[in-house]
Amino acid sequence: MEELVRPNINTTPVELMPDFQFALSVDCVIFGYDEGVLKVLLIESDLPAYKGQWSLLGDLLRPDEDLDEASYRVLRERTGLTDMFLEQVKTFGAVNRHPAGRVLTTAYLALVNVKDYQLKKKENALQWKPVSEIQAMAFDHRLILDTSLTVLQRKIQEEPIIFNLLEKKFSLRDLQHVFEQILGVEFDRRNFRKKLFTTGLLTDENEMEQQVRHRPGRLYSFNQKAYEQIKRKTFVGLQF
Amino acid sequence: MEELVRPNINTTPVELMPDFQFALSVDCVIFGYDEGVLKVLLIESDLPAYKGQWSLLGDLLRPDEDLDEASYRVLRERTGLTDMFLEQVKTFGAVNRHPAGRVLTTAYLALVNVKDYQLKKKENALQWKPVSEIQAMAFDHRLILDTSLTVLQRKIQEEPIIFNLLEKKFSLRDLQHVFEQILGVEFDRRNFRKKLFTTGLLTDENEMEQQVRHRPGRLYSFNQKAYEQIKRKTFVGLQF
DNA sequence: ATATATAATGTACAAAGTACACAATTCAGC
DNA sequence: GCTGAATTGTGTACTTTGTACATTATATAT
Repeated sequence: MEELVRPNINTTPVELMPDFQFALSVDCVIFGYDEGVLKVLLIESDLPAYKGQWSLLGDLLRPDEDLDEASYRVLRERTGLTDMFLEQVKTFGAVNRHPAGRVLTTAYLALVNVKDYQLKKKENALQWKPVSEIQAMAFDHRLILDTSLTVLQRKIQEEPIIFNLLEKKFSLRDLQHVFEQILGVEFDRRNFRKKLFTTGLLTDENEMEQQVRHRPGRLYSFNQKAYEQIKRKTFVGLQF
Repeated sequence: MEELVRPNINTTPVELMPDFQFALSVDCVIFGYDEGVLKVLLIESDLPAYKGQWSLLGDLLRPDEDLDEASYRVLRERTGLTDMFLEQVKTFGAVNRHPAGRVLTTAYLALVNVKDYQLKKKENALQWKPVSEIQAMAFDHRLILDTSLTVLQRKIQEEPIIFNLLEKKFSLRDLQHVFEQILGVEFDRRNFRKKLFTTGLLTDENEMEQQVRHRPGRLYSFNQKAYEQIKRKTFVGLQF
């Protein structure tokens, strides 16, 4: 227990370690839902160690920006989008995770509407890859992706963030299908409708789907205001 | 969109920025439950900027250790405990969060049994402070504490981690009271018992409380094996 | 012996989740 | 304009879970 007298970074002045050079980056796990499939936006790596492998979109943290800002900047620079769901997932800090030296990275989870993105100019090296088809990735990015996917699975059950993946107006079939894609389960269509309607979070847009080769469904939108009301009554219950 | 051609940290070699010196620390939010009150282990700051204010226990990340290891080391050095619930919460990276310069910190949430801790040698500057009585804190530690408490509130409803705050054998009254302290709600005692029994996670130890000035209650322990069985059947449901 | 504090238990009702079938609408192809 | 294919839209019976609530029993302190 002799270590109990060690100085604490929070109680004594920080001694910087000039010989200990490390870097901090952000990496964005950008999910999109496209043609019935959950995809993630990846870039092909040019680093010799990972030539041809897929990696997440990231960049080094800059001296004058908040960590959250850095992730927002990467999103904006890469997709042209400026208003998306973006939330920190976790920081990955294994000693040997990057070949260039000690580089820690903070992963961010982003949900975007692929249709919005497709209107922008594309880079060839960027691709929307179906999550289910991704094999090996560069660095520890497979671990980061898996972790982020697990977080996504949890969060879509707790908060209505899934609407960020859809267009403003969507059919109940689309909504159910995104849930099923991400969670890997199937819901009964009738019970799903009942459940969603009773949440009171859907606004009936009084419009129908276009250009489908079957009876068109009604279109709905997410009612943000209704959610603001509901979420104040914090739900408490044990569910393990 | 000219920025689309910027090099990516994951696709081109990292250019270290020698003039950009920053530090990374870990800070531990160590929760304990003592005499019916939720407490957190804090240390008084000696830094001029925060003289006399309370701060979390932290330290700088070392060159040769994983980020998770650093948090574990802080816990061990400060409490003498080596086997506790410890999980990363979030990284805080606002530009001006630390007066010594650019210091980012990764917060970890720890749950310990205060009784175990009390057997160890104490430092005077360390104190278990009731969470409800904490006012201002040094740095952005109040934000970190609040964030960690919110995460704790969510997690105890989703996973049976609350047992880490109790002794191996506990009464249902203690268990209910910890829940109520952390969540800030009250449960009906009979319904609480029913709910907990039906989870199948409690082992009846066939012992009674000692030295209470009322009818003693039975003691139970957390059945880890039963939980391993249950948790494979991943629960899926929408609850927003 | 009595007061105090809390343990232990069960039932009726309400709410939410689950399983399940049939008629209606649109388009495509003939 | 008829038919088939695909999918929408709806309702009910049953099961499970959650909630509200009162009485007797057992230990300690005095």
